[in-house]
Amino acid sequence: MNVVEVSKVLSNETRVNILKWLKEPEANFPPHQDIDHFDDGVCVGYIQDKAGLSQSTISTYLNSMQQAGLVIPTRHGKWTYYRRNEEVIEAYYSTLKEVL
Amino acid sequence: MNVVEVSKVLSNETRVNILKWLKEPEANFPPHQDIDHFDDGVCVGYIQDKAGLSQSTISTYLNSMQQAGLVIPTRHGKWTYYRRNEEVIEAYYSTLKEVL
DNA sequence: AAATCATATCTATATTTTTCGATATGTCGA
DNA sequence: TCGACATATCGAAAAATATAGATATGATTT
Repeated sequence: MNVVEVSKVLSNETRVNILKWLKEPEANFPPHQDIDHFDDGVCVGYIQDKAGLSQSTISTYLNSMQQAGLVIPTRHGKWTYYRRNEEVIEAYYSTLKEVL
Repeated sequence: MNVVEVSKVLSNETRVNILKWLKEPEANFPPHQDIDHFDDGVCVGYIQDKAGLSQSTISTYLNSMQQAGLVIPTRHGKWTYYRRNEEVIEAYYSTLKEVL
């Protein structure tokens, strides 16, 4: 976990929102069509609709968040689901506590 | 305290280091000439020497950190001392805990 | 009052980030 | 296998950030 890289992700309102939304998928997104749970997170299309930005922008965001380790993608057929990576988020906290 | 603004500060290695150094001024900086304590923090020149960047860059950094509320400046004669603003740093933690 | 010192601000350039439309890739259904 | 669909990647333009040198400001000293 790299503090600067994670901080870059967090220095954008939409990306912070995505992490927030993914904390409670049931409350923030409609149910998926292929599966009846959010165990693997939420598909890109739903996140895009909620954020109101272009498909390519959201995909780029999710990619940078994945690079930073903050989210984990899972393919289900033609959809990619993204969920939070709680371990890395926790690691960010504890490192900040040390460093800051 | 604005999460995005603070995160922008933290998305730069040198600025993170400055916050780290200011946590233990005695360990990271030589004593000041005019006062024998670090109660108001550390003067810009010392921070600049330690960071190895230009005076204007460090001044700009410190200004952005102050805008974000992370540090507090105090004038002592011709020197400006900067110290951490622990309240805002704590607020950042707790907001992150909620949000993330 | 002038010279000096510490810091802040201004101006400019290089780099990075943001964001999109277009296109490519991979998957499913007909 | 072809077309439709979801997502990823590419290429580009605009905006923001990084960084420095030059200059301004404010304080101290002589």
